[in-house]
Amino acid sequence: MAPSTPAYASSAVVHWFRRDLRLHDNWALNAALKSAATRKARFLPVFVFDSTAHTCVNSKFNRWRFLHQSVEALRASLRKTVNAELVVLHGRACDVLPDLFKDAEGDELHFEIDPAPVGVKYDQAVIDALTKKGLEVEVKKSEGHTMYEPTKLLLASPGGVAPKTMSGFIGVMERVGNPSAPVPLVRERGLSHDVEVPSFPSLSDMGITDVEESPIFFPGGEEEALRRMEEFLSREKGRIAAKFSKPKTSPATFGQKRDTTILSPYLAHGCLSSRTLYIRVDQLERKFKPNPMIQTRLTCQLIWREHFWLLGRTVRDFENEQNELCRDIPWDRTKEGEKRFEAWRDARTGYPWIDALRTQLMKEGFVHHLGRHSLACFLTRGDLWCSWEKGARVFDEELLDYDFSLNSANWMWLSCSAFFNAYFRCYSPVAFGRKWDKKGDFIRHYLPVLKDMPEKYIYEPWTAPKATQVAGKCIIGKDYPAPIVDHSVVVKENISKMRDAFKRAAQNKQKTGDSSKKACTKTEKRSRSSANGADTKGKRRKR
DNA sequence: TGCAAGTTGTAGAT
DNA sequence: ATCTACAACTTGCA
Repeated sequence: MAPSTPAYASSAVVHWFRRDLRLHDNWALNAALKSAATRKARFLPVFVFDSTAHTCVNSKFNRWRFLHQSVEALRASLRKTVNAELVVLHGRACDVLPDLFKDAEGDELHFEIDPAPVGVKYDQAVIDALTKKGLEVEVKKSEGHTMYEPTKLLLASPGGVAPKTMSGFIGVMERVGNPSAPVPLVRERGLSHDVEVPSFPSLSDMGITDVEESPIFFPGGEEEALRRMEEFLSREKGRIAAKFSKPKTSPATFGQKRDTTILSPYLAHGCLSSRTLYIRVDQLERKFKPNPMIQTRLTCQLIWREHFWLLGRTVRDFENEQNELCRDIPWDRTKEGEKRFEAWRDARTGYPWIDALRTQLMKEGFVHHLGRHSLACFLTRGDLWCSWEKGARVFDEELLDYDFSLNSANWMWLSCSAFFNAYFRCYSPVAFGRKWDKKGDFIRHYLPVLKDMPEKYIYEPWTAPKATQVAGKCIIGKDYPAPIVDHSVVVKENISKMRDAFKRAAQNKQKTGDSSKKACTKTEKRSRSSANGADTKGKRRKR
């Protein structure tokens, strides 16, 4: 089924496209183009559809389609711009890439690294495969998925350790300054293009099919990414971008009308360079009076991304509950818990706001950031008390913009496992949505069964009188589920469970501090004093 | 050791 | 529209 890899006679400079599906601001690609021209070697741009890659292994149809579109777009722009034909392969990268080399002198493999720990392992598997075949290929890696190399950020971090708070990380950013300016594409002439390449595999060739045709709101590709960026940055001549404040954007928008950029799928696939976007937005924030809240600015959205990626690269087991940042929380692992998780997963919790958000994700692969907050809080600490790992896995499967570190970090945040501590601040599955969308248009759009429910009951249809349910053609418990939990009850229980978990975590910290070493280290002193500090505060309050 | 701050809650009162 | 109680956490810095 997989087309055989073509073999080439002369020495080859291969640029392996991974999560850098663009020509603009692409350091790795530029290095390959330059080298090919200097050495008069054959320039081979390559992409491998590999269902075992960590970005693909759990991916459902929508992200596969986005990826496929992005690769198709890349092939077209490579033809047009550097007159090179993209070699598109299907299979495991470590199996198919070595076949591109014929052991000629001067063979090179260039790529932009995938910074996820699993991505790094994947690189190594390719390098190992080359060695195993006795191929002497010079491997040249570049950074580019994030704005900075991690070492640069760690050097500017207190104690050489990535800060755990945003304010700490903003300090690091101030020390390192703006990211490098975007680099223009190296346009080399005389690159060979008369190569036989295997045919471009379709999604169905690769066995990837959709259950039902899902709408395309965000087609993949660099051109579309740049178009979207320019469109957003030109709104009110740049004032919208400069004054952007994340918490003031609505999670209840859908269809063509959105008030966030929706550039994340393009950043995740590298159709858009994060450095390019940052520099462009920064210019506008300097030009106009920007949003005074630095943490909610548009540039800071990229700083969050950078912060979480740095943590994702430096903290072991970042994607699971066992990592050192995660508080030990006794999530529900019973059969009943699994059933509640399934109800969340299948959009039948009985809370229309939650089920509508979940449906949006399932169908379109994108949900507004605050909508993700609602979904994540409901599944974990707010209502269902299920582990964040389960939710993170669903997001991994369905989000167009799935990015290893960002997904784990945000789930840890929302579940109060790490970073965020105000566990008593819970999103209401009723009030939060209503704040943005009083009439419930969002719910009516994604859950047509509720489209005739009166405004008064749209967020809590189970409170509608029977006659209203009949008139609205939606009987609760028959046409639409009754709520699986009573939010007002479980939220109180969960806050108290979380309080206990926090107390236990603080105690454990103290205990391990006492037993681990004979001498009292700085860290122990700190943890002890903070625990004592919390106690005295509590006493003072009671007085 | 103490204190300020923490991207984005809710419900009810004014 | 703005304020307050809710119940009170952790981290970072002086």
